[in-house]
Amino acid sequence: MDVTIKDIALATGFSTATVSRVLTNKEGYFSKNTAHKVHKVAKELGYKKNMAAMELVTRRSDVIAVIINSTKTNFADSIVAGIQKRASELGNTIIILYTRDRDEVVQRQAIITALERPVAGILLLSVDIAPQNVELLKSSNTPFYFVSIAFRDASLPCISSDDHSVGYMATKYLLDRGHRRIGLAGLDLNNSYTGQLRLDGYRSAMAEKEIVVSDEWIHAGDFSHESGIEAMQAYASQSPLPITAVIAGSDLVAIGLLNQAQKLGITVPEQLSVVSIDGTVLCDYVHPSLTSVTQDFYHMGYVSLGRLLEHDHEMSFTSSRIVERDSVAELR
Amino acid sequence: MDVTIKDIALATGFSTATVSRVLTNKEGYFSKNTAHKVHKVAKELGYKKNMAAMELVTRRSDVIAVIINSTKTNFADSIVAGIQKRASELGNTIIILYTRDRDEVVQRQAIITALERPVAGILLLSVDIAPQNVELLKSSNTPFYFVSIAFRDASLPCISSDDHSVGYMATKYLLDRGHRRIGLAGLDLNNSYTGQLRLDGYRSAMAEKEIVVSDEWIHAGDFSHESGIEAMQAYASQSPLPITAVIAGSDLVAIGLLNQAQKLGITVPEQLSVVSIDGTVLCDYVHPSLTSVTQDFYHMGYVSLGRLLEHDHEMSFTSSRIVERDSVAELR
DNA sequence: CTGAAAGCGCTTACAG
DNA sequence: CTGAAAGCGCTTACAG
Repeated sequence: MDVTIKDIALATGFSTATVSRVLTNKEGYFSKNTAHKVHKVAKELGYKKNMAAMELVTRRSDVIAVIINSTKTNFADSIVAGIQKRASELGNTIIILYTRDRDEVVQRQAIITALERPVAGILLLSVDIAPQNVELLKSSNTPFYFVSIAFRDASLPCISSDDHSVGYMATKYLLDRGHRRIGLAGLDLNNSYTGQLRLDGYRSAMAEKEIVVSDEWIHAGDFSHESGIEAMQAYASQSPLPITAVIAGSDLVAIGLLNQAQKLGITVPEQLSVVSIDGTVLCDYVHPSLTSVTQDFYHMGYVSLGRLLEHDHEMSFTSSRIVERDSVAELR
Repeated sequence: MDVTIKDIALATGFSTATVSRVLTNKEGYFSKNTAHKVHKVAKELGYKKNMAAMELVTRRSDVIAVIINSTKTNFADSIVAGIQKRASELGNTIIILYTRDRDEVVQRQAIITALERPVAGILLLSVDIAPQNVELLKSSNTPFYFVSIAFRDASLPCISSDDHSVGYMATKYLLDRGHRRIGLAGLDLNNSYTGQLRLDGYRSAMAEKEIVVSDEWIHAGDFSHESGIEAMQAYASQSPLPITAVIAGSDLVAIGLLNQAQKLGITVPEQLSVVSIDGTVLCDYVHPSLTSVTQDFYHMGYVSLGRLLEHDHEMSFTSSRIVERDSVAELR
């Protein structure tokens, strides 16, 4: 029922070859006049290209597969928005697939689904990939690129924030404002390289001031709101508080800290300063608004697509910066 | 380079026809033994189906195109998560395309991109579609279904909350707690049928109590945080406040109201009660937490995919309910 | 600048 | 239960 190039060929008197050349804009292979006629008839007939046929013969497409780790984060949107923006500029279509951390089978399934079509490339958002699946990816000859995650294995191309620097910046910011007993809450320290790097950054900054970090200052978690609540409960179990400031592993953690502090009658920033990591729009929505190390997620997504398509195998960082809001007090 | 069914045919000694039948599981067309051999070799060779070829010949696929209105909302995620969940149960892959409200050209572009492949169906999230594009959709013979939006034109299949009821419920809830001067803030009343319906629901509930609604109680907007701020500024320009309670057109509006009230020294809920519409996770994150008419976005997404695939052309509603939190005071 | 023809990898009546 | 063959809609060397 659908209109094909054969119909256009028939209607114009040209061969399908010529019609195809015009429609794919193979410069130099047709006259202006031919092109004009073909386009006119194509429009009249309501022609739509059959992508399946095109992908079959060219073995390539403009489809980008984006595999997203569906573990609760609130910044994946921004990254996807950035990817989407770049994709629309470049004429790419996006397929989205979801997977879960540490679930090798679901990960593999998502990758295979992506590879079943001739995708132009695969972007993996915050996907902490299993080693076997790295092999699958590498053997596919399809370009891939990790976004918002970094790996010890430097052969994996990725773009993320410099998480060591993120941890360092947050800590330094608080040190500069007179804080010495600084907590760190809600980071995943078991499974997450990101968490490790931020912790290292924190330790570096503390070491520069020759501060001995007490174990009770650090409460690991999983970057969730819940982790923030738990950490605050733990801190508040001592009176007075063991810390004067705390760095939250994510905005959600920061909000958990805030809500629990509120519940316990601890005032922020008067009794406890909070610096959040991420800096999503949530920081402006809560009270007090959260001073944060803000990551540039949108840009991360925007840039990643270009890198992927240029077969750039470098590992690279997007910048992050302190955005001052109302959750930090200066200690005199 | 990729393994094809021809390779499997060669390796097993069967024809490509038989291999194809096994791989597509055409029951009754092959013996158990044949199936076993084929599957074994397919696995050994690392065979991946070429979807482009399959889509070309069958003229169908398991791809669902989801077209999302990228206007700032914070609930599209939940809907997509629901769709995604159902899609993974049903074996569908999702393509995501973005468009904008009232931009007929971008809308059309997204629809055409979807129709360039033999998609199983098209889901349109909060897309207020232009009439010409409705024609395009209808003439495509591809099933489509609108999600989280309803239309005056009852011929458009859709699933959403019952927005008249949403407006009514929110108002009734406040009336039951003794409020009479009730504001309505941040709804889009010019372009949005949803906004109109909620306003009608509000008016119905007020009329039941024979309350004459004052114009100054209603501040239209565009469902954004900014709209909430503006509305609160307008209310606070009178002293005392003209209202004792306000219904926010969305969670973002509610948060805008909250933040601006805080800034102006108006306490919630003591001086002003707030009921939010949407009930996303944000309601728990802010202080005071927001009592809301909570929509079931996840379920909306989950259900929509089934409806789409069953060619259900009914217009239907998902339920919404009041979730009580801390932003409403009872008036004695 | 244009056309005839082969072929991409698969599915499916048709025949046995 | 299986195979030979046609065909899905397009692109692209090859030849002119």
